[in-house]
Amino acid sequence: MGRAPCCSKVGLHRGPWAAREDTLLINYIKAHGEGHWRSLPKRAGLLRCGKSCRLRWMNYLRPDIKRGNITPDEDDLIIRLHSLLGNRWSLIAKRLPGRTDNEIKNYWNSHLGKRVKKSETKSNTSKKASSMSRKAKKTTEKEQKNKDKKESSARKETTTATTKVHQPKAGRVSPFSVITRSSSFDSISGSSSSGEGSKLGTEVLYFPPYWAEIAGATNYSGEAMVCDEDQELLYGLDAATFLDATPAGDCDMLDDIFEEYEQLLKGNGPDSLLT
DNA sequence: AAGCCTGTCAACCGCAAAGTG
DNA sequence: ACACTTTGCGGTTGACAGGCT
Repeated sequence: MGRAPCCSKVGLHRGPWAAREDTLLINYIKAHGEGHWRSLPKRAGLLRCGKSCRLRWMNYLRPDIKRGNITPDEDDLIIRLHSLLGNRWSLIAKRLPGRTDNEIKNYWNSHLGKRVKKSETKSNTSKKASSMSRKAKKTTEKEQKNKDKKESSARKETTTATTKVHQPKAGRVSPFSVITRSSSFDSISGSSSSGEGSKLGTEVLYFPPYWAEIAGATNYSGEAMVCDEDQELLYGLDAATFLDATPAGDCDMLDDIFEEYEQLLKGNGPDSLLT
């Protein structure tokens, strides 16, 4: 069972959030804004650790969260971005408005990962697999799972910087790229808990104003940031930063961005991102 | 019908970067 | 420059629902 708690959590609630806790958290953030997660639970009257509050807010309570029903477009984009970025879920999530890294990660692990793996191995093992009984298949899958686990932990120990782009690594992205989605509740209505904890009654899609600002080729301080003449600037950025710096939203635009980015990754010469 | 197995997903964890004094 | 705190990240766990034997 689980690991030891990271901090003293004696007397604190754990596990699924109750509707009342959600309400307390929402009301507090509505009144005081995000941040100061460590002290937030105490001030909000919650018996939770700050980390837990932050996670709950970021992944489920935020007003701009879009949950469930991942569209084929999003599906496709996730696969493509994953092929470029690896398990950098937060970066992938930033390309999908309203989606969270946790949701994408779960979706990948339960749907896409398998699908991708399947299609990769289909050509190699289709004959073998088709002749297997269901039971045998299950056993094999289980063994494969264990094998994967072992391999991944072994990889953990031995991996170095050989694969730069695909190497998953927990860490923040560059400051200029940070897009906080907290914004405000000002333009929201009806974003209240529907009495069933995580399931908010209405699906609220909220695009903060700064997205439009970014889409208009400006950065946070309003300075011109990305334009044709400034490609040099983009080419100097690393892969993650490039994606981070470009707006999410429109599908065609995303495709363009993706292709451009792909070219960057494949590119040769001093500017190549893989060198 | 009952028990087992598997898939899904919310929540937890430790780690590391960024921020602060 | 350093130590400490805060925040954000990806990996992992465990409860639960539903399907299968």
